Amino acid sequence: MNLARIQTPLGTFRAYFSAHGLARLEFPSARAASRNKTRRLPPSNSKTQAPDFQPAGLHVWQAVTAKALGAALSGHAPKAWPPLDWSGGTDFQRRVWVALRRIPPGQTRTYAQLAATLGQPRAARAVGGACGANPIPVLVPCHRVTAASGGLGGFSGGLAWKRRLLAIEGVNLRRARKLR
DNA sequence: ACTGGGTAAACAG
DNA sequence: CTGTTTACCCAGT
Repeated sequence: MNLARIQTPLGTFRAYFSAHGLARLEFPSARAASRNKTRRLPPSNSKTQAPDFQPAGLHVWQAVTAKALGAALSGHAPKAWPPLDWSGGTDFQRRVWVALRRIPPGQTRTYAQLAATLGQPRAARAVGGACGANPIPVLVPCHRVTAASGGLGGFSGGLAWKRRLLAIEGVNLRRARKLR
């Protein structure tokens, strides 16, 4: 895995690139959190990691990722994306992550709505699990998925980040709940 | 506001 | 294969 630090107004994110693209994005201070708590977020196939690879477009990927992250943190949809390496996910998880990317900034969906768009209206709970396993938060906007009850649901990076990201996009949680 | 039953998927053993 | 654990949902109190 190839690490890049991305400075933003909200802190330094860490982006990990495999030979196939962006594989993981960590919030600032996710390091300390992952040391203390037994956060088993990454699909970390520490065994299958290639020793020394240097993807041809790595620097371009890093620049594109930094720009995309900057846009996302300003509440805009990125104009360009790096390739995403989702090889660690199951088929179901990848379907959920694809669906996540079709939710525009400023909008939210419930876990049940997302499940319905996948043609599995009863899989709300499983969708929650897949969101929690999303290795690329912010860019793959799992923060736009909330509980149907009006609650926030959960967030792998901590609920404070979820609230923050939604606030940046202008989502008023109280109003979003009412409109439902 | 709270509860219980239903549910899909991942995971440990 | 069975049992356990979820970032859930909904119809009942």
